[in-house]
Amino acid sequence: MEYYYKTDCLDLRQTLESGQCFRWRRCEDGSYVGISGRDILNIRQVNDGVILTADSESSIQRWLAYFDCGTDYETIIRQFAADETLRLASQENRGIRILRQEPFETLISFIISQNNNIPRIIGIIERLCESFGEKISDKYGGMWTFPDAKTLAALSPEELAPLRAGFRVRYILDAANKVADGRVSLDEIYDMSYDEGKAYLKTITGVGDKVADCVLLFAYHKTEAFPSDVWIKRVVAEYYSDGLPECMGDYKGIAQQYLFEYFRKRTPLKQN
DNA sequence: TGCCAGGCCGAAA
DNA sequence: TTTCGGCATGGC
Repeated sequence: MEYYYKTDCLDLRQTLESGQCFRWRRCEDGSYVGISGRDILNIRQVNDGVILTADSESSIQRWLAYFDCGTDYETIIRQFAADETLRLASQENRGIRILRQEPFETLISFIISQNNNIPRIIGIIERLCESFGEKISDKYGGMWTFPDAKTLAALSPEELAPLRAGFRVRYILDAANKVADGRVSLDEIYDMSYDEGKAYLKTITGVGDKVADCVLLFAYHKTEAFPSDVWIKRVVAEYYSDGLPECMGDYKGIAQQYLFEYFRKRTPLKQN
């Protein structure tokens, strides 16, 4: 079924190719195909919004939550005009949204991302899903679920070797084992503060400040108390100190998202 | 060939 | 507490 979502604050390229997610593919017709849990979505941009195509009404609802459609971006961006930094940020990338991704997939994905580049990150995750996930559709060249923690925890380093993830295999297995046996409950993080969630995630080998921050932002919408000296803040500072340098490349989107989320929480919505 | 990538670990100082 | 070498792999 199709669902039309009207908004001028959701740009698919800006959002899905910004580096916060790794499993979306652009089709020849310009639409995007993605999977989250067992839900498959085709989404395409239209003049004043997007059109979602999924199997069921319940799936559509889950995708709307994934795209953070419960947040009034139009109003927030309008309010950003009062702040020069925010005005610039929202002017340049007003279509960026911070997705609400599945925590385990986000955790493993950003463990894989460390000391790595985006094309290779995507390749490793693709091999992970095709090797150990479940194929739930033949469409779009095949769609595989992201393997769950128990499945990954049962694997040996040798079995994960074909992923060519290198030293990160040890980290993937530690995360999978801790989630599978309950030493880490990803559900509990929803109720934690940023600081609690960060300390909790860092009990996993291979999760440091940066990986924890990405998981907390892209799965839980939790940001740190401003300011911080982790890498992403340095990016934001550089990004906005002397205009908007082109050289920031892939960092631009993530910096934008981070700043956006931070100020969104500080800017109370006006009551009608 | 050498360097680097969306870090982190662990040992040494 | 801070610093720094090492780490798998692949693209440039």
